[in-house]
Parts: sequence; structure tokens; C-alpha cells
Amino acid sequence: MPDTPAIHGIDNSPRGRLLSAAAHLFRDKGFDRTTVRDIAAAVGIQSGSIFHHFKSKEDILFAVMEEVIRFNTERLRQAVADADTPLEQLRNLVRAELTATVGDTREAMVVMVAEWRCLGEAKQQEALALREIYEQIWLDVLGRLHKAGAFHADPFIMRRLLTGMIGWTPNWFS
Amino acid sequence: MPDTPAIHGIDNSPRGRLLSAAAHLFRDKGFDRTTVRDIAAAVGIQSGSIFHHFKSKEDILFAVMEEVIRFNTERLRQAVADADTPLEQLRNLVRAELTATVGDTREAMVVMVAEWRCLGEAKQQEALALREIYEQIWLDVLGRLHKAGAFHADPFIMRRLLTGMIGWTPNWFS
DNA sequence: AGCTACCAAGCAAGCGCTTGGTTTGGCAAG
DNA sequence: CTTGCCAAACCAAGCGCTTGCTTGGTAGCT
Repeated sequence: MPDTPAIHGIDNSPRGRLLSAAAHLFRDKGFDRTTVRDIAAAVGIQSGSIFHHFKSKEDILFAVMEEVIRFNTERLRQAVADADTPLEQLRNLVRAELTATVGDTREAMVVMVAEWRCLGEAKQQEALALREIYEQIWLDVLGRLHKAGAFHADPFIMRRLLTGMIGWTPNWFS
Repeated sequence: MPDTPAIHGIDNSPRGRLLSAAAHLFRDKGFDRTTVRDIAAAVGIQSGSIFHHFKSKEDILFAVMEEVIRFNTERLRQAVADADTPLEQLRNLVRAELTATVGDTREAMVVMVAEWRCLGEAKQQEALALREIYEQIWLDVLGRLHKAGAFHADPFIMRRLLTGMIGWTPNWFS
């Protein structure tokens, strides 16, 4: 009966509502401490009915991650396309990732970095492949800036420091 | 029978070996996915025997956090005491926290930031109190630097950005 | 004797997931 | 406008297994 606010980029189908509710619970209590009964209750159905939409609890977690990566990869692409200079591209990337991290996909993003290891080896690899496409967009822009002499540090290191700073924001930003 | 390398600041008593093994397992698999049977096996005893040393599994997690905070708070104190200028103090703090995060207390530190919510409300509050003492050392140094005009941003924000950068390092540093 | 450290066995509860059957909404044939 | 039908969505019940933790007892050292 009680419904969770939807996450941007996830539709309003029964499946979608299940995903939003799951993401919310995973963020609050962690994947392992969230039971399928919790998720079912959050959308007002019986626990067994979940397995009509997903074949396992782990599949729900993966679906959350997949949706949020796909959605935000597209957002990064737009951020790059909307800018003219490399420096402006970087600014747009930071803004885009901050929006994803503390804005409209906040819960799913937090889940993604925190509950990574709850996926089995196979799904972990699959998610990693999606993640690498995402990261490549960053590395392209940083690489161009580096070549242009905008900074001296290794672009890989630079990206990782940025990842840390931005990824930590949901822990303190309002 | 198999033993895990000890974590700096944790002694070699049966209790201490239990803590080091637990921290290692918590880091690898997470608190929830680590069973008391796993921990027991890592030090070569039966699962029930654990409860001679700790009254609950949660208590083990709390003990790991408490030990690592206490140890590293002392390290921060030394780092500040060993420096003459505020700028040198900051450099020492960064070095000290990096040592803690990717060096001799790495596993316990990772566990601390990742498995926070696995503690009950009471223990969470207790750990938070210890954590605040730790953070105050940072804020003191950053506050002095800020007053001296070394940077313009809010010291609190500055600390949080540093926390993110440093806290993310174990995810990529060799 | 008494203390620390441990073992062997197992209980109660909670877990993910299965199963077989029921409701619901849409839609085309009569 | 009814009727028959189908697939999607869901329910009610519970199985089999794992989990944290308990219990009652033992070995060894001081």
C-alpha cells in the first residue's frame, strides 16, 4: 500500500515500482538486510509475487544497477555534447555526476557503489562492462584536458580523486 | 588453522586474532555475508566458541571499529604534534590518514566506512562519538589554516572533500 | 581448585524461493 | 453488449536451508 517515490529513469510499471522500492530499501538497510518480504510490502504485494517479475533477489539488485548506469551514461553523453570547450565539458560532467549522485538517481547510485559485491561473479562482470563505458566518457574529456596542459597529474588518478569526492557527497550533502 | 595477517593496533590474544580475521572477512564479503562459522574457521575454532569472547556478532564488528578508531585517533594526534606549521600539520594528517586507509589498518578502515549501518542504533551512536573526536583533530587544523587565509572554502566542506578522496583510495590504490 | 579457552550438538527463527491456484483487465467473436 | 478467453499479476501456504546463538561439558594451565 505505501509507495516509494520513483527514481528518475525508471518507469511506472509494476516492475519499475518494484525497482524503485527496492533501491530505496537497499539504500536504507543494505541488500542483505532487505528481505524480499520487505520489498513486497513496500509495493503492497505478497513476497512470492515478486518472482513473477524477477527470477531472484539478486536480479533485482542487478536491474537497479543496470537501469541507473544506462540512464546516467546517457546523461554524461549529453553533458559532453552540450559543451563547446573541454573545460566546459568537464564542468558539465561534474554537474551531471553530482545530479546523479545527490539528485534524481541518488538512491540507486548509492546502492551501486555500496552493494557491488552482493552480485555474483557473472553479474558483477556484466555490470563492470557497463561501468567502463561510463568511465570512458570521463577519461576522454580528462585526457583531452591533460593533453591541452590544463593539469599535470595522471588523468586516471585525477578521475579517481574526483570519483571519491563526488561519490562521498551523498553522505553529507543535505 | 589458517591465520589472517594481524591488523596494526590489534594484539595477538585469541580475541585479537578473532578481530583481525573478522575484519578481513568483513572487508571481503561484508558483515552480513560473513557468518560466525566463517570467522571461527579462519582462526581454527568452532563457531560456538566465538561467544566466549564476544557476546554477539555485532559486538565483533563494533570492537573492530572501536580499536581502529582509537588507534588512528592517536596516530592523528602524533601527526599534528610532529609538525611545526599548520601547513605541515595538514600534510602529516593526509599522510597519516592515507597510511590508515591503504596501509596498516586498511581492512578495518574499509569495514568501518562500509558496514556502519550494520550496527544497532545504540552502538552506532557510540561509534559516532569516537568518530567525532577523530574528526575534530582535522577540523582544528583546517580551521587554523582557513583563519590564516590558506584557502577560502568552508573548512567543513574541505574536510568532506578530503574524506571522499582519501576514503576512496583503497578502491584503486595497489 | 578455579579460570580461560574451547568442543559437540543442536534449537528457534528467518531467509529466498517454489508451488498451485485465483483475480484482473483487455479484446475479439457471436 | 454480451460472452469466452488469455495472459499478466497476484495470493496463500509452506519447504528446505542457513543463520546467530545456547547449552552442558571438557582439557590444560596456574
